[in-house]
Amino acid sequence: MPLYYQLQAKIKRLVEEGHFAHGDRLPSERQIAEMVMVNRLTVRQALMALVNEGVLTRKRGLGTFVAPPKLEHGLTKLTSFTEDMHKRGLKPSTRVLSLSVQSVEKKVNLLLGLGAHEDIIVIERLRLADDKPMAFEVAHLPCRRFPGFLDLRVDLAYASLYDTLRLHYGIEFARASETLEARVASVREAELLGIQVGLRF
Amino acid sequence: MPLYYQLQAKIKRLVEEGHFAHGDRLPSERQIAEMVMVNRLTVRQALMALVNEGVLTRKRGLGTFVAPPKLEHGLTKLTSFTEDMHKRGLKPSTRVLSLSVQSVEKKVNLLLGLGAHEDIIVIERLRLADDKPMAFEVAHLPCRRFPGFLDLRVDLAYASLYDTLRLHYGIEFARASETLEARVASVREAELLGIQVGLRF
DNA sequence: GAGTGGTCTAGACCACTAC
DNA sequence: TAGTGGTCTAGACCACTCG
Repeated sequence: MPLYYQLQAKIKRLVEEGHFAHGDRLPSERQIAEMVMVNRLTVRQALMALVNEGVLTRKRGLGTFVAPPKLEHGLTKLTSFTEDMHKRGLKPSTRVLSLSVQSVEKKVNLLLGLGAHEDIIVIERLRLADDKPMAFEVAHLPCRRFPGFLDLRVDLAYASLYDTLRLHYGIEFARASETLEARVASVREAELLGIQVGLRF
Repeated sequence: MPLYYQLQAKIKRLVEEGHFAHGDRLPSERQIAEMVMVNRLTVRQALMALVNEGVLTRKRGLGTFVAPPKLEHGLTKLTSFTEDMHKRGLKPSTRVLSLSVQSVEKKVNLLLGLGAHEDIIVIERLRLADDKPMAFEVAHLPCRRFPGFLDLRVDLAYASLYDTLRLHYGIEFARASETLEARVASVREAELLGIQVGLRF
């Protein structure tokens, strides 16, 4: 087993076990080389591999740092975006793009088990982590179930939607059905998320 | 501009301009180093970067080779899988998994503009490039439109489906509507294509 | 056995960042 | 000015593939 690979695995384990917090600076290449009694290039090879893996980042003149943990969604627990990001050590924020009442939109109404002609509240929010756009959310609420929702004048940029529903309407979430959809980004979505429109091959 | 980067760009250009065919062997690291009058490690750095880009591949004891061109689908022209692969210098082959007549399958019938109770020929084929599974195709043909299709006993592992329809039924393809779908692989599809079932995070 | 890529060493200079 | 990562050199031994 190559030296650089052993070193790579060792450092990775240290990071994953939490010996370094996200953003922490590692010892310099030269220091590590001296500590482990190997050549600097060998250390470098290990560090480079971890940079490629996304475990570390490095900046010339500054040092090598533990990268923020990758974004993963467990698909098992029902957590709010805000909780999620906090757990990852990222600063979550929200931009409310629109908050409106719309009349019948058939498909959504069917999904919510409503009649054909009911009104719904549509909330469009852009979710950010450390000010980088992460997700574009659209929430649909039946007006009938949440009377006076708009009059509450809750600022959904700061208040949790889950919390608001619980506080004002006594809603407790027991189950949730999450839907994942992989599709091509529309122009608007791409602009919001800062990604590329369409298919990448 | 770093030496290794200049070298990397130079080699990449040579490959892209067709000075090397796909599969060709490049000069060895030591040879290149001598030719360009730089250290072997510098050459190595350039080659490694190109391997990461997918331009080259390398095998210990053998040498460095031009990688097969990346698979891209233009989404513009109507070409058969066989033509596609030939153009890429890959050896296309086909394995016919099943060839059957099935009765009403509603959704497909609707797509083909058929009545509710018509029979269809279902052809399932696994497409390979250089013996590596590339695609899983299911073709549906209305029996009414192609009478005696099964009696033709055409071996679709070797004959083009497009050609067969043209030859025996005088069909000329003018337009096609291609549907791309991104979704999670089923167990069966995953086995056929040699990929992982389900979502990867 | 000859040639290939894979690993490793000991040393050097550079560009960049902080203090 | 001191320390960092980024680049480069000249050499060495290894594991692997081929004829």
